[in-house]
Amino acid sequence: MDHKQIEKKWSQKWKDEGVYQADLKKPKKKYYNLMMFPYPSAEGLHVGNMYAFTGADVHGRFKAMQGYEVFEPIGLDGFGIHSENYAIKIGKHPMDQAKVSEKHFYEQLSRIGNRFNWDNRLETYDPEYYRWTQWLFTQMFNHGLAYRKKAQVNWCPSCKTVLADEQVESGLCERCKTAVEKRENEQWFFKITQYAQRLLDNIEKINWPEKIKISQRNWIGRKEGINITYKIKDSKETVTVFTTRPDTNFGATFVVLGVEHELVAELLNDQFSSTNFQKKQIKEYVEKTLKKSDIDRLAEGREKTGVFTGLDAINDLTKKNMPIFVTDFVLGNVGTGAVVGVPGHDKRDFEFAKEFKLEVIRVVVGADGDKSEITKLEQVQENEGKMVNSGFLDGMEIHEATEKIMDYMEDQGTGKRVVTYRLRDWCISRQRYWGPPIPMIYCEKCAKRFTPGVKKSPTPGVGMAGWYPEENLPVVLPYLKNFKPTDDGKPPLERAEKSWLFTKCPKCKGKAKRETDVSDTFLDSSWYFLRYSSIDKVGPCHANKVRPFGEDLPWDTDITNKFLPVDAYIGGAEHAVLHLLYSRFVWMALQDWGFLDKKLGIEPFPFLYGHGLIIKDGAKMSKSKGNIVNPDEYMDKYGADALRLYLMFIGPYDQGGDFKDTGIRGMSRFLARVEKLVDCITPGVKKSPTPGVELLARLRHKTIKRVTEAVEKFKYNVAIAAMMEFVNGLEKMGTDKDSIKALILLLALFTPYMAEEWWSKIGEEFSVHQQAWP
RNA sequence: GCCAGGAUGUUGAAACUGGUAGACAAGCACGACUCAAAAUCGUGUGGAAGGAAUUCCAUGAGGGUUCGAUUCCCUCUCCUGGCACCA
Repeated sequence: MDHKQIEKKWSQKWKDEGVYQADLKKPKKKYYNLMMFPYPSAEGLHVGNMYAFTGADVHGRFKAMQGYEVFEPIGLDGFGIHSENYAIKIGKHPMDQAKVSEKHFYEQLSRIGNRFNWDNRLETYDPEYYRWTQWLFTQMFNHGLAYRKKAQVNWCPSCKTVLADEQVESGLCERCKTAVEKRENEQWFFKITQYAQRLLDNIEKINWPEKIKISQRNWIGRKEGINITYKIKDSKETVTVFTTRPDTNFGATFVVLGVEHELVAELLNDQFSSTNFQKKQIKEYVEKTLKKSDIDRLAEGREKTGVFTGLDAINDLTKKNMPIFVTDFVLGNVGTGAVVGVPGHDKRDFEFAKEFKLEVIRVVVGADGDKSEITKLEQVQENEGKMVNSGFLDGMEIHEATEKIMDYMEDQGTGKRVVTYRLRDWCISRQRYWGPPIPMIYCEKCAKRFTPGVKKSPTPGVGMAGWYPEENLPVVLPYLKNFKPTDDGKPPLERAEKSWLFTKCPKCKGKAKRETDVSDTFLDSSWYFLRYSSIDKVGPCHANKVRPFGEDLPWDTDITNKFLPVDAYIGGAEHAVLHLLYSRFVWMALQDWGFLDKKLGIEPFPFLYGHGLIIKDGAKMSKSKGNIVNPDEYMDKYGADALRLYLMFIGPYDQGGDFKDTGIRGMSRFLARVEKLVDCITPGVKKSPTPGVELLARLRHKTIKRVTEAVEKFKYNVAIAAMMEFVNGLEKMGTDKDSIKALILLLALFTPYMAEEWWSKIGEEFSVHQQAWP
């Protein structure tokens, strides 16, 4: 039999007998072995996906042989821009294309030989799944974590969609590399910032790669500092700035506002006595800046521009006037949107001061001992040092001075210690077609009746004027003939049939309109691991109620309490700040609402393993580069086992590597040699020579030990090398049945098909998947 | 600019808490089998010198600790990834 027949025979048998189907009701020792599900376009899996899944499966098989009830589900993250764009490209409707893709993907996935729990698969575009994604949205709303606001958002003119901050890479769309523009739009947001501190604190308590933990810490970006409020000269108004370096405040000589700052709007509204000329200048500058995309700003480099407002802030420490400017280098959504300029000790401030001929005062002397006036950029001193020209702070180290001045400012009432985060709220809205409709209904009548302050809601956001969650889920995504996005950025669902677009208001029963945005794909994937173990075990849902614990949830509480959290989550490190942060947030929220038992632990993925990336010719595999390697042809030629073995042999699993197909023949050769050894002891076949039994046993035990240690550390390449040495030894010394049995069991992690075949060949009755680790 | 990770033969790589560097493969060369080729099997394979045993030099560069360093410490170079006008 050739490998194709063998693969067919065993995968059929595994499926028919459900041998890998975990007992979810009464697990002995459970092990939830999860791999990040693929985000497919119709081109199918590439070798990189196969690498990821194989490595994760080796881990699962190892745990299973150690006696765990391993649950290893798979599904498709099929909603989203990726699939939609592909459908547009090939001129098909995403809903039709999804069925084609699904079939192809599952075929490929079943070929690679993983011990998947096929009965528990899910697809995010299945209404049975996304009804619960929508439910999650309504719960966010009901608990005050979803809100809508007009916001400046990142707009990709090529994908014609809004992007989350996380999806913008230095001003470019992460998907198509087009320069991202800014647009004002009404958007739905989730208050992930409310969880910033917990998301940060819990990082210390999880077993994740240091690299990913650091990314998350940086992304959350906690900063301790102080908000300083300055009086504005000849006015009752004040301006508040955020700074982490109040120690240098004796050297503060100006204040800069971002263009979004409220003071700027007030200036233009004649609330100050600025001249008309100034107002005109400010207006022009603000308009010009708002039009600029991030990439324009980056292209301009550090060139500082701005406009004087005609106002002065008063530095309480020095009693000096600090002119207030509007500038584009201050970001509206960082800190208070206003910054105090200390040109001697901040490079940007120095550049700005030079441009506008503002005073530069040295207040810190650093390690180089330079006490002279600061006239060059290189002299700007941003590091450790001792205070000078700073009144009561003189002579102190900067850290001591920071504490002292903060105490002082709080005493004086001019400052207040604050903690800020870089993390922003999660923008959920997408003006696209291929996603779950956001299950909200807007009633104009109710909105008009709503008087702010009268109907006080327990949590902010709840009771937003006129908005109600849909009561009966799912809100099924209608089949739109023309689903394509347009340049005006209007959601495609605006073009849906009136019967879909308009519905009854849940409150006043009047005519109301549906939300036409769909949700971000990352919402689909933020909770899927909770769904797998409960597929087909839960009933319909109604969204507009906060349900008592355990009733009508997206999951079966019993099973979930037994199988969650995820014991090993295996995936690519590229999801370090997107998916992996959102999932943690959703888990925490669900626990806070009482939907998830506290005993499941504070994190969904206590252990995360980040595998490496398979590249081709030094570059990431991508359609645009045309360097996709399709695993099918290799599986056809050498068999799934040989490919699995080869991929795992390239290097340590966390390292990835460059795919070259020369090495794969070596794996075929190796498998053929094992086959020969197996034949030596197959009943009825020629007798093997009699080897030194003791010597063999020693070699065997050494090999088992080496393989075990290597597999535990995910060093699959070393494990395979050890098995190869073992085979070399057996060929030289001759072999016995115990050694062959051990070899097959070790190999079963990597070559599940051949292992089954050999196991039956040597006359063992039970199949390999039931055997214990040797 | 900041943070993290890395650099070992022709190539992928190995080396446990400091102890024979290069396991295991790939490639290449030669040989066996064959009319021939493929496949398979055998031998060799870091560099230099030598017929050989052997000797010297080699883990990005330089320095240090040590009886002994790929491994620990310092400086530098180059790659790879993340963040970036973040106050």
